[in-house]
Amino acid sequence: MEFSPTAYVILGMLAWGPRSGYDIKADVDKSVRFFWAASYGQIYPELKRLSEAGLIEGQAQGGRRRTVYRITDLGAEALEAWLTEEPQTFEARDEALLKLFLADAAPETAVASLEAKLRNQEAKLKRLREVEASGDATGFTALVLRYGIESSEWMADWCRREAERLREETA
Amino acid sequence: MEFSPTAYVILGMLAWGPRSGYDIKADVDKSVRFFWAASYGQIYPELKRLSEAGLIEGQAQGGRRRTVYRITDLGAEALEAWLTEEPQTFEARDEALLKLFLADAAPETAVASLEAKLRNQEAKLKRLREVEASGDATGFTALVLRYGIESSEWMADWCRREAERLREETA
DNA sequence: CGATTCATGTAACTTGTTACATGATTAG
DNA sequence: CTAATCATGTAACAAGTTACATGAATCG
Repeated sequence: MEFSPTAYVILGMLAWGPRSGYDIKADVDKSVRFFWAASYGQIYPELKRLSEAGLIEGQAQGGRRRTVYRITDLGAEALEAWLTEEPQTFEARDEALLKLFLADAAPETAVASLEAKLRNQEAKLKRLREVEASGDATGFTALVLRYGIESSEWMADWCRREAERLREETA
Repeated sequence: MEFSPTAYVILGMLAWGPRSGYDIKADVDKSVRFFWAASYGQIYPELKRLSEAGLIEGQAQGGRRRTVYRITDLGAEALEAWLTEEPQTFEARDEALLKLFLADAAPETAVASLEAKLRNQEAKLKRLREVEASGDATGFTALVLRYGIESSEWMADWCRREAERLREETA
């Protein structure tokens, strides 16, 4: 059985400890989502598939109706096997950069695209710094968090620098 | 009529001068593809839609059978209007980073994920430097090319630095 | 008691990739 | 002559988002 990287996001988070689909979505949104987003529309069907394949086990809870999943031995093996495989996907969709790239058709729009990208980087930085301050990230998650913060700082600086330069050139 | 950013990639390239679908695909692959990829399966249908909406015009050529498109006045207007709109999409899918993030389940795989990301950045850098050496990029395309080169250098350095650190820690 | 959050799930849709089919022209 | 490149197109599939439906529990 083949699973998508998104399935391994779920599996990897269940390796940290038992969680519901709802919990996983929340974890995704405050960590991995900047380089691997996932919606409910993916998470719930994927939980079912992983469960059918025996990589995870669900247990219905009392009180508030919810299903808490935990990783099985088979699942832990599958996760480790996947971690040793060569990563394939490296993709980006950056509409601000695209607009800047095509800005020769309307040069006066270039600064605004740079500023939009800057705002985006700053918003991302803000969220990442909150996660850092929370102290939740340890081990490799903390390493990747540092990557997110430092790379965003670099990108924000670049946007600021070039926006400044363009504004001066035009003035 | 609503068009996707991919349609504007096509429109933007036709603003540089007339081209065939095949030409556009080649241009995409050596420029915009690192932050907005497009396949034939998108380009040809999109050319048809743009043509039906009157934003571009196709002209069949003699000799080798091909259709060369050029942007219309309506198309140029649509492109400029789009350039002034706030960019929406900022997404990334980085499987190497994902594996690093989940590496607490198999710490010995972390260095390999970092090295895979490093190889990927270096390959990207190589291609971007070739484009830079070709001198094809001018104006805003050159600015975005510099962004690609400098950000990739930063990321490659980060991977090298952290891979080194991990190797030392383990040793 | 009303708003918010917790919680699960699906259907319709959009986007994009891959693989294939087809065939002409050109370079060696 | 034959391999590569030019060139167009589509069908099947994969992946992912959005919007909606539903309802229980908790907080103020």
